[in-house]
Amino acid sequence: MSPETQIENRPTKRGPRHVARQAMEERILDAAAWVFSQSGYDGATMAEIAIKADLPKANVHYYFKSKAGLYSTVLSKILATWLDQMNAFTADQDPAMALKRYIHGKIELSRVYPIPSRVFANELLHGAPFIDRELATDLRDEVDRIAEVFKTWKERGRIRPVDARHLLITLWAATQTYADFEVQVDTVLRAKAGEKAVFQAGAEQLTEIVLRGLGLEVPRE
Amino acid sequence: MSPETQIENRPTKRGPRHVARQAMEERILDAAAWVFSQSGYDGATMAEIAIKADLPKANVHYYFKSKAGLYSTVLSKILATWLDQMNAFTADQDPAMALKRYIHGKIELSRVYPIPSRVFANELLHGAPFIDRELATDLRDEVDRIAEVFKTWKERGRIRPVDARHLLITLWAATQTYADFEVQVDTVLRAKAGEKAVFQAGAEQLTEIVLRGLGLEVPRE
DNA sequence: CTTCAATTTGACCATTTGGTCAAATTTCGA
DNA sequence: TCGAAATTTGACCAAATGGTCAAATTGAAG
Repeated sequence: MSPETQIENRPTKRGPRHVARQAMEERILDAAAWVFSQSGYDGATMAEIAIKADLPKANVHYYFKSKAGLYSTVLSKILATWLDQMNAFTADQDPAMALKRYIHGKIELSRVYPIPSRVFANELLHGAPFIDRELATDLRDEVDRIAEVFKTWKERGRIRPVDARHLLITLWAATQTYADFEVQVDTVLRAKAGEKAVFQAGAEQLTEIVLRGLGLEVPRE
Repeated sequence: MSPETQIENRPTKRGPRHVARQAMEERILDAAAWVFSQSGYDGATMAEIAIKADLPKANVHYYFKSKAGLYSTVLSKILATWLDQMNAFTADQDPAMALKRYIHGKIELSRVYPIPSRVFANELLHGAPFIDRELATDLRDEVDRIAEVFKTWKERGRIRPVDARHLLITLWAATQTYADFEVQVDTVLRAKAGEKAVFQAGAEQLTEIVLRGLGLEVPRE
C-alpha cells in the first residue's frame, strides 16, 4: 500500500470533487442569504438565487434539493456563529469586562454579517417555523449557562442582582438592531449606517449605559 | 330646507353606507395585519386574508384595490400610533419620569398591538420599500424634536450628556423585541410571552438599567 | 485512452397567486 | 314603491414559482 493511497483513504473527504462541491455550496449559500434577506422566505425565488449565484436554476437544485433546505442551512450557520461568541462569556472573568466584550463583539458580528442576521430576524419574526428545534435546545442551553454565570457573580457580590434573561433579551435586541433595522438607524441618525463609526458609537454608548445601569465601572481599555 | 337635510349635508360623511364601509375596512385590515404578520408581505395571500375576514376574495378587492394598498395602510396606522406616543415626550418634564413613562408606554404598545408591530418590523427588515417616505419625514421630524429635548435637558444640567439618537435606537429595539421576537423571548425566559407579567418585568428592568445608566434616580411612583 | 459517476442545463409542468369582470343582489333616498 | 348606486360573489386568467427530468458534458481513476 503506497503512502499516497494511505493519505487518500482518510475518512475526511479531500478529493478535488469534494472541494469543488463545498466551494459551490458556499457560493449558493451566499447568494441565497442575500436573496432571503431582501425578500424573506416566501418572497425569495429560486430563480433569483440562481441568478445571484450565476448558475442555472436546475443546478442550484442539484446542490440543494429544496428552498427550505437552503434556508435552514443559512439559519443554522448564523446561529452557530452567535452561540460561539456567547461561549466566551464565563464566570471567571470580571463582569464589566465580560459584558463590555460581549456587547462590542455582538455589534461587530452585526457589522460583519448583517445579511444572515436579517434572515434570522425574519425567521424569528414569523415564529421560527424552521429553526424552532435548535432554539429550544442549543440556544436555551447557552442561555441557561449564562444565567448561571450571573448567579455566580451575584453570590460573589461582584454584581448587583439582575434578571439575566431579560438582560440578554435587551442586549440582543439592542445589538441586532444595527444590522436588522438599518433603514431605521439611517433615518434616526441621519447618516449612512453600515459605516464602522456608527457601530462603534452604538457599542460604546450601549456599553456605558448597561454597565452603569448595573452599577459597574466602565473598564478603560 | 329641513333640519334633517342640513344635518345630512355636513361634509363629514355619516350615512349608514359610510359607516358600514368603515366597519368593513377595519375588519379587512385586522385580518390582513394578522396574515401579514404571520407570513410577511410576499408570503401573505389575498385568499388567506379573505378567509380570515370571512369574505369572498373578490369582496376584499372591492374595498382594497391591491395587496400593496392593504399592506401600506396597516403600516401607516401603527406608525401613527407610535409617533403619537412619542409626542408625549417633552422638555418640561422631569427626565427620569419622561423616560420611565416612555419605556413603559412603548412596551405596553408592544403588548397591545403585537401584530401590526410585527408587520412593521418585517417592513423595516426588508429596507422599508413601502413606507420609506413616511420614515424620512414624520419619523425623522419626531426624532429631531426629541433630540432637541435631550439637548435642552443637558443645557439645564438635568441629564448627563448622551447621544439621544443612539439612545432612541436602543429603546426601540429593546421595547419592540417583546412583540416582534416573541419566540425568542419565550425561549430565553422559558415562559409564555404575551403574558402581562413578562412585559411588566421587562419594562421595569429596562427602565432601571437605562435610568441608572444615565445617572438618574428611578422615580418611585 | 476508457469508463463511469458526478455535474450541468434547457425544457417542461402542476400549482398558486394577484387581480378582473360581469352578473346578481342589496340598500338607501326620494 | 321604485330606481339608481353600492355591494357581493363565483368564475376566470395570465404570470410566476418550486421542482423534475432526461439528455449532454466533464473529469478523475485505472
